[in-house]
Amino acid sequence: MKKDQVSKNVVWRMPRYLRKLDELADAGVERVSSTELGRRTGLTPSQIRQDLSCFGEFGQQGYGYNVSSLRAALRRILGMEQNHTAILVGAGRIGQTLLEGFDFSRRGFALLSAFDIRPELTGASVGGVTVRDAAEISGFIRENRVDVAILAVTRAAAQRVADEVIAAGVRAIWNFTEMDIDLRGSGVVIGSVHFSDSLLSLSYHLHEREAAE
Amino acid sequence: MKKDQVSKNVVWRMPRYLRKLDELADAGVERVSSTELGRRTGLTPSQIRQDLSCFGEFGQQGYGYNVSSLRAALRRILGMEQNHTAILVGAGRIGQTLLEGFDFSRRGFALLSAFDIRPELTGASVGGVTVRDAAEISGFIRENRVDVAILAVTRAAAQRVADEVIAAGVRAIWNFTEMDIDLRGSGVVIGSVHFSDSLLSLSYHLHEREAAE
DNA sequence: TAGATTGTTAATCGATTAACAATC
DNA sequence: TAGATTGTTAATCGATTAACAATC
Repeated sequence: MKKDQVSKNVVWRMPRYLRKLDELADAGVERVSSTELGRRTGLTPSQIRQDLSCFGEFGQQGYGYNVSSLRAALRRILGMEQNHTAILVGAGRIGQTLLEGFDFSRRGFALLSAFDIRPELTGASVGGVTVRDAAEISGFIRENRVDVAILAVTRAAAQRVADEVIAAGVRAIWNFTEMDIDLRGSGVVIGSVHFSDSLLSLSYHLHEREAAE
Repeated sequence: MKKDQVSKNVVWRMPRYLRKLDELADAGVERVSSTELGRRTGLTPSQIRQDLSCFGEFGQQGYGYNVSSLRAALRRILGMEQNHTAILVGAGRIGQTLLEGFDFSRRGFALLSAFDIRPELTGASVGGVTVRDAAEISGFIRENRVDVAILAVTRAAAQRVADEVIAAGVRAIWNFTEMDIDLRGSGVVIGSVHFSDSLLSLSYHLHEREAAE
């Protein structure tokens, strides 16, 4: 039975399910049971069935799940068929890595433009995307539908830039700065990639293991 | 009362607490209460006190927490004073971004060396770190104490390289590939940074919001 | 001392797991 | 049909929140 409100944990697991289904599809596998998917993800079959049931009924008793149709369903659920749009703010090291190395279209996103305050970067094309002057950010957002602003600026500029793109009307922020962004109650969606937090969690577990020895 | 086993959620919040304390210390603030820290992190004061109590007693009734001593305690808890060591495997775009842009020493890590299979990259120095031939990985790990192997190779190479560094004796893997690494029951610690999973979660919430309108 | 705030215990809430009827 | 496996309900487990005695 479809759920109205799906928990954060469930949402976090959905991209992982999709990755596994992509792998299965690549390997030419046609059907998969929750038990087999559980084996591959390290989760219990129960949890997988429970998770999927938040969004609808995708399986068949005695058969399991059809790989390609579940895959299609997950892509739909994750909004990958929505032709979302994004701009990148901050064309520094991380920004350029995203422009050149991250396949936005494979995730259903069109990266419309990049912006930077450094004059020497503006006008260039990086990974097929034009870098514009940061002064044009608000105007660009107002003139184009921009769903996501990718924040790859310095810590010092993070909140100011966030305020600007929120005011101009973006619907979400993908945050690569090490700052916690205050959304000012705007209702904008945020997702963060914190390298440092990830390494420090790892460091904790490493230290814990050492202490146990 | 110190806990033996600390939950994943608690561990994930610790780096955030530390970031806030760094900010407070930079701003010259001397003391902070769980209420104030809660306001700044969006968590309940109860949760913060509960989280910290997993590791010991750091506050004082009627006063709160001393910023610099709690900060020092968190750094210790997170293993930042352990002089951990790391190597980078895969000196491509993400790898180079880490070498040039990520301050490992600020997180208590020494980055000893980088490795790549591409001959044109070996011998170079990127961000002050020498890139060696991938054939030398196992030897290097055996001759030096290497706590963490940073995996920044292609999806296709990910599991093979992981197997190699595990066999050679690293204690942890920091995974930047979009693959789930099978640790083969080795007891190695793993932490992952999945750009794609993060964007897809964001995409879900964006789509959900659109559907609600 | 009075006020503030901790650390901890108890209560609540939510998420995971187990069980099983339904059914392909 | 018999076997397999789902979707869902109930039971368990764990995490968050609330309450409060202890105490600075």
